[in-house]
Amino acid sequence: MKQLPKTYDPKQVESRIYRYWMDGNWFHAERDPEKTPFTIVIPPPNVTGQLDLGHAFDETIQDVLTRWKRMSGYCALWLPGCDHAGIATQIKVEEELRREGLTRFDLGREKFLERVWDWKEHYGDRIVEQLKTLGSSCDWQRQRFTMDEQCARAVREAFCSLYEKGLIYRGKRIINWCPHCTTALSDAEVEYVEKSGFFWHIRYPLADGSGSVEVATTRPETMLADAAVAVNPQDERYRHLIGKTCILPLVGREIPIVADEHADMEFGTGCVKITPCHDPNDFEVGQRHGLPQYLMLDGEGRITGGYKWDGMDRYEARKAIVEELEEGGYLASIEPCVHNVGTCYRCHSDVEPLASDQWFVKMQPLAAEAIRVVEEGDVKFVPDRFAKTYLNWMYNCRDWCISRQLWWGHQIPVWYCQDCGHMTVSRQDAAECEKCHSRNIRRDPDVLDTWFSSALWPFSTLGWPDKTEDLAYFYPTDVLVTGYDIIFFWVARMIFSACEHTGQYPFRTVLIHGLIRDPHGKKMSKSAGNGVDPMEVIEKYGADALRFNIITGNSPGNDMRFFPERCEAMRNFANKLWNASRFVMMNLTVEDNRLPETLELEDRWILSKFNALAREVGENLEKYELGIAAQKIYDFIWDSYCDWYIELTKTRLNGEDPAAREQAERVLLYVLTETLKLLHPFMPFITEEIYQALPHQGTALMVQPYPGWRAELDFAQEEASFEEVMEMIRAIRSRRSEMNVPPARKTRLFIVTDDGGAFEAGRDYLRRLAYASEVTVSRLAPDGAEGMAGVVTRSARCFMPMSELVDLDQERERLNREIEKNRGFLENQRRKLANTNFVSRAPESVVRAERERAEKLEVLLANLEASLKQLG
RNA sequence: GGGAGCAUAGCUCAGCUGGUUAGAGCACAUGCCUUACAAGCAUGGGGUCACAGGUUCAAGUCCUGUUGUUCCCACCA
Repeated sequence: MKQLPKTYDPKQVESRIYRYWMDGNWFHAERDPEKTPFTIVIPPPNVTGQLDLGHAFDETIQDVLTRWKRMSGYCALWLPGCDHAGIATQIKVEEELRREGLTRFDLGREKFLERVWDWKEHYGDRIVEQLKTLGSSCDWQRQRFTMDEQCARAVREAFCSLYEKGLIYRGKRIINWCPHCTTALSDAEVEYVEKSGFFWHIRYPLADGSGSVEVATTRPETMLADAAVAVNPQDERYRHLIGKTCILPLVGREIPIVADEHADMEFGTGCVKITPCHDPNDFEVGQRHGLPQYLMLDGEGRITGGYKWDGMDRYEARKAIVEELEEGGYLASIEPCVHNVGTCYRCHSDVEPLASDQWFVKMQPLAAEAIRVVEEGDVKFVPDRFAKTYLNWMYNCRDWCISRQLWWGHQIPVWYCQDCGHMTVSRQDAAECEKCHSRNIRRDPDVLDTWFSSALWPFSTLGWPDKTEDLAYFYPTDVLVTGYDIIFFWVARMIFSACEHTGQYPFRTVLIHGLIRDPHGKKMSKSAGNGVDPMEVIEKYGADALRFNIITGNSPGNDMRFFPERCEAMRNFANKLWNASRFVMMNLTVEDNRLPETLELEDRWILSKFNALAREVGENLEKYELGIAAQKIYDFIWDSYCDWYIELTKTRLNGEDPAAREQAERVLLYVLTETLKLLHPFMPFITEEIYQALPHQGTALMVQPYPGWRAELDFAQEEASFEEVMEMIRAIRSRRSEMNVPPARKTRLFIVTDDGGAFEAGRDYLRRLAYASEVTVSRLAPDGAEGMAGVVTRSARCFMPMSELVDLDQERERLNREIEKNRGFLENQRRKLANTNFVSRAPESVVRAERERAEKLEVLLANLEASLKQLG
């Protein structure tokens, strides 16, 4: 018989996992309804060289689902990484270049991309290794990164087809510009941060010399690009100014005063400077009034446009301009204020809204279908409150800016003719202008937003735009798992892209989880240095412990704080399971795990408990309540199996009767094996290791069917009557503890009950677990009971002859307290049952349960009173 | 300004569609090295389930409001 090593060493256990894999390979999805009717979409790791806990969370949840489905006779399809590795890598490479005193322009497009690619490959391998360590059973051999041909074709197809339908356009709009990344950003990529700043109130003199208007701004440098001043048409104060002009200080430009609803009469002075190129609202105002557009910032946030501050950084220029305004007497006042500043979600520099020629996706037509599939329930969010978040965004989203002035990414498939100006949008690389056939064409240098290609993921990875067998079989997919922080970035975009390109929703269920935070509840971030590397945790406690920690103790969609101590508790649990398994193996003589022909009461009890567990765990998993399922398995293993059942079997295992011994072994082995199956998705390493050491059928635990409820294991009656014995054992232990009786001191037990069956059967266990030397079960109290220590449960009384330890007065007092307490309960119970409303309106099962409870209480009270009477 | 989450034991959190006397881990107290496990066993202390109303036979759970707190979206000249 195989044995496990004496001590549980996660490192050793977890290094062995690959041995058990089917065919020694990572799992490959097959097109076979028996094996793969379930498809999970998983996000690729955002490659930055190390896996963080956020990914550990993602990965673990996905892996639990996959393993569970696979064990249920299903398989899961993993759609591994296609695309997302590039962005973080590009930033790394740019930083590296900067340290060398270079920019990407010095390197040139080709060389730069090569360098990014090298980094990315390097990261990719590391991530794969790290995920394996965590236990992810994903098929990483199918890994494809961004630039692979399939993905590029899909992106081009999507772009061109949207363009042909008029859903993509190029135009000048206000976009968010990151001067650090020197690129446009989409609205979703801007994070607003509260910063303290100032309102600068500036006076613009009227051109006719009749006074001035006062405007306020938080960005005074943008005055260089002012094209007008607006007042509200309803505003009596300024009605006389409409149509006049004023002189822009420092610049000397004469600008009109226009009437526009945008000016809020209640806010500030009621006059607002209009800077069409640097503010979205002002842009609209500019359009309405046909104002000229002046641009005063270049791509790196420096002043431009022929001013004396040209080339100066935006913040230095702000200082200089304010100073000069003050000197010129134009500065009316400075008022401190707190305002939201948009920052780049990657580099956290302040973004500048500015007018720029970019490519946009027209959102309104796309959103309509994306709203429908969620509202009509084709796509479900779990928990469903996130559907609201999603819908709210969908209803209000503006056109999506998809062009980026970066080099890493899918280059936009558009060629501009230098001769006739025509735009050629093409699936193939264009050699000439499609209109005038000039070969003097230039490709748009910009690339697409990474999320544009990510949005195609559920189908592009299956071969779209080709009509592949994979696509026909696996699409639409079943579940997408991700954190709530990328609902807008990714989930929303996958949904509308899927609807548009494939005419179908991309997945049926979106399982949203929370974020892992540090012990103080702060978001983990690399810059704050409070991030936790899962590899360190795994090193210390093991991947199983980390997985179990992450999966339990929080509810779906809620954030969780990460405490290493909790990992320790989970490691202890693994250790407990390890030792219990060792115990079983040490005692094992049988070679197969069939159940015995006959069963003892406690066997039926544990089998019945296990059966209920299997049913509940299945139900919880179906509802994606992974934490609850895991918690139930934990409780069953620790409490029911280890603390009770194993202790109970020791009598038979150490006894003389070989038949009884084998019987106990078989039940121990059966329940252990089945429980390992239930636990496997949550703790894949240790369960597989133990399973391999036990007598078993088939290759690996991970491909065994997942247990469910079975009628032949349902022993509700026996379960309940054994619980009575357990109750008695607990009561006796408690009583002994109160009286400070050391375990070594055994006593006789006299059990007094009308229903002796369970206690007769449990005699040996009372002896073992309740420290009894001898157990007598009868209907009548023993002689001399009045001097014994007594214990009362709902089904029986028990007397222990330890008169020297019993203080009769204390005993009486204790019994009186008990009686009083239980009378209270009974009265409550009776009141409830006397209430005709309750009896008539509550469901029958509830009423029956309450009746039974009342009956039990009555018996208990009778027992207590009998004991009290006996004391005299 | 709009929306959402959270508020339960000293700490961190469970508690699914309302139905026993509200649970776990950690921490705390007491007693045990009982040959699977001291990373353990047994026993125990500890909670007006934020507050105020309401619905119901029945509320930690559902509804309304209040307070505190966190987050998302929008606006902010």
